[in-house]
Amino acid sequence: MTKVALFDEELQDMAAIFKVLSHPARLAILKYLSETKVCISGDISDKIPLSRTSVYQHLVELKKIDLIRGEIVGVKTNYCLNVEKLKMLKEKLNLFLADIEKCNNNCCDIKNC
Amino acid sequence: MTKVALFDEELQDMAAIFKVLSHPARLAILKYLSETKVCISGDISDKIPLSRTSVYQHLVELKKIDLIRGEIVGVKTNYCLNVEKLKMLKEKLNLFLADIEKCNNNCCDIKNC
DNA sequence: AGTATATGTCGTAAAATTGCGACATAATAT
DNA sequence: ATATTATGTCGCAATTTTACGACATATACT
Repeated sequence: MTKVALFDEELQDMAAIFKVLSHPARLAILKYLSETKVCISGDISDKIPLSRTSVYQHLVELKKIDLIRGEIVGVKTNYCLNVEKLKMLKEKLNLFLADIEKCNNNCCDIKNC
Repeated sequence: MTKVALFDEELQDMAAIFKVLSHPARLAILKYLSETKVCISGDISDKIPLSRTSVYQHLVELKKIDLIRGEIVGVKTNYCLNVEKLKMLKEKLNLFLADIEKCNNNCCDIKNC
């Protein structure tokens, strides 16, 4: 039923990135990983108001676009940010939004149009 | 069932912005509005592979966060970007992501961690 | 070997999003 | 006044997302 596939790949691509970032739990995970000095394993679940399973699913979403990585160490898994990827995404979003910003509309009486 | 409300307001806020940007139709609308010299009304529907009603719903989403505005002129409505708002959002996203970028993790053997 | 702990996988219910047709409204044209 | 055109509103079906419990697996510990 979704018609997402009918749009330009660029738009699909950008939208997919925004989508991963569109849930507070995933943002909370990113923030937590950026704040802990060490790449803490799944006790992320303790820091977030969701069950372990739910947190795990969000981790999977973040891993899908390589925003985080997990290194298995014994029984535990150390998750950590892929800062390089994060920077790349930020740049990508910036370029995209900057491009839209170059608006030369002029018909509305709205101040900033 | 959603537990979104349990997260920090800042995170909810950021996630909500990302969510609006997480559908290619909405990005296509923004792009189209930025490209047309004039703020074209609802014939946006012709430029997008969705029914008029569906496009309208996406317009509503964009209006909710004041990213676009509609000026009624007779029977028509001229939609246009709120460039000022777009710039503000971009800045906001940037600050948020930049903050996360300041990662000082050091446990993983992953290069960019 | 047997147990405990940490992850990962699956199925499923609840909720939200997407997409659209049918109808309502409101301004213009004849 | 009536017809036309452009928007806006509602309700509904299909799909996707969210959230979690139950079970599987795999490593360490005694």
